Amino acid sequence: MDQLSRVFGALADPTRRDIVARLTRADATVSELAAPYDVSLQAVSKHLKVLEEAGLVTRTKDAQRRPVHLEAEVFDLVNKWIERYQRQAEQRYQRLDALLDELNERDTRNSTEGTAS
Amino acid sequence: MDQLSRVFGALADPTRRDIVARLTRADATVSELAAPYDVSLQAVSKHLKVLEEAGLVTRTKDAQRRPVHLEAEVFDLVNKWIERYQRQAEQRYQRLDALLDELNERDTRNSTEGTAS
DNA sequence: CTCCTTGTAAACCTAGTGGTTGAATACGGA
DNA sequence: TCCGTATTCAACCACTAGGTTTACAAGGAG
Repeated sequence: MDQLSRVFGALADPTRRDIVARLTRADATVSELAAPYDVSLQAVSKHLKVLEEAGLVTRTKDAQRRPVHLEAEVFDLVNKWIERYQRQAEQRYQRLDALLDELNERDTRNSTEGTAS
Repeated sequence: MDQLSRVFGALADPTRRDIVARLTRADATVSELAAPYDVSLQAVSKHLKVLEEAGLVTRTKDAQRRPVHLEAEVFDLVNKWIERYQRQAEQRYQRLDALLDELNERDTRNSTEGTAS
């Protein structure tokens, strides 16, 4: 599995997106992160593993604590992917617009010629 | 399930990402889309259903054909989500940098005082 | 040293996903 | 009308995902 799939997959879960959102404000330990949710600590630990495998967070050591830190650069990967295809789609519309304009103009010329002759 | 989850989930699959990529170039029918892949037509039809439920594509009717069209605006949803937290993370770093600068300056002043006295 | 806190690992369950095949539907062309 | 093409629906299967519980490891505090 490639990283992009892992990143998209990680962000497909609302709990994980919320964790990411909270980590933008400050690093946090596993129990701190788990507190607001109605699931076990273990479940949150698993979510963090998924985020870690996607490269979205890193876990360091501080005695028994495992402070979790967001690696925001990974967002660039997603941005790059989306931007690329968004740009292509836009260009496609521009080409279509140009084509329609051209046809329109040709049409106008034809009807003008029609009325003129 | 919210749309953002569906969009991220849809893009978590490489085949679906590839379909999206190809649709940025031109609309296509189900069989056209299925051709390059080593899976059944039915499997691709399912992928398209997932993309449709995420709002990433629409399927219209042309006799027996079902031309698939990309709805690129949905990308904005993802962009917005990412941008928001990316910006927050950056601001956090800037605050951290400011704090470090301040500490550094105070330190420098202290050692200057130390050597001066 | 023992206990409490923090976190991971392992085993398990259920529901969902991505794939298959076979049948059903819808439509244009001979 | 009957046939072929394009596509979806339905049933099934193997595997994954997110959750649980129980057990374990690691490190400070008493």
